[in-house]
Amino acid sequence: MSLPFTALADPTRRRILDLLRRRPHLAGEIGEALGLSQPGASKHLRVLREAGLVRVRREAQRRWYELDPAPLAEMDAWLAPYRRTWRESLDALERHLDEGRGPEEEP
Amino acid sequence: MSLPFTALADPTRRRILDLLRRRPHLAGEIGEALGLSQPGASKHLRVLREAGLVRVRREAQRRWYELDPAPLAEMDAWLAPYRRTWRESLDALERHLDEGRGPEEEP
DNA sequence: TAGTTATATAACCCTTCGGGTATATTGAAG
DNA sequence: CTTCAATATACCCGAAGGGTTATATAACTA
Repeated sequence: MSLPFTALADPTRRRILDLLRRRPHLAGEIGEALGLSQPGASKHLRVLREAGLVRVRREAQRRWYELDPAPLAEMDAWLAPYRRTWRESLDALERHLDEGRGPEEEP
Repeated sequence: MSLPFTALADPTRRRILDLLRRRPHLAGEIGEALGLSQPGASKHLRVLREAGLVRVRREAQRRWYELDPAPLAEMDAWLAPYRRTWRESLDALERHLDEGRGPEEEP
């Protein structure tokens, strides 16, 4: 359960997922799109693979990487009980706004 | 935007948030509940503070830590566009199941 | 077969991280 | 003012993380 969280801790890997959300990409495309060295891209992709966040399809020497959203669904499940919490915060904010003026910038 | 992701990469810190989701806790309570040394707990709490995930209220020498869910809402926003993706996967799975038998354990 | 393309792995550096112990800080209590 | 309580910070350690260069692997191409 922990691997997806650690994989997403790195911003470059989140950008990779953002790419893969649109369509599958070749390993090389990803590296180029993000300005990474070839081994750099390869290592990030390995981390994402081991976290189950991407799948690979081989085509000759090429590797097509595509998103596997299952671990993201798990993370969403972890977040779920907190959703109540911030909804309550938003509701409180709205109530406060309804009372006349915003919560900041009091004279 | 990145700090909450890195803060949540550590399982101990996720457990701390799970505690704070129920009610505010004293720093000492958190350490004891998770079997941490006192400085260990303090350092994790600092990371959560700097990520904006917790707020502190001072009461004499005590420190009450409470959840601030705002950064979690940001993470949820990051996840949102992926939600479509895994819904599609689930739909595909359901369609497959409807076709007769499950997707695994074919003879 | 030799050469080229696409990707992965190995080896190395340097920084960060999580954990622990020792010490500083702050407020309360006597 | 000294002592105690609760928490934070400093420092040290070994492990892990991300980046780089060099090398290995695998498949197509001439």
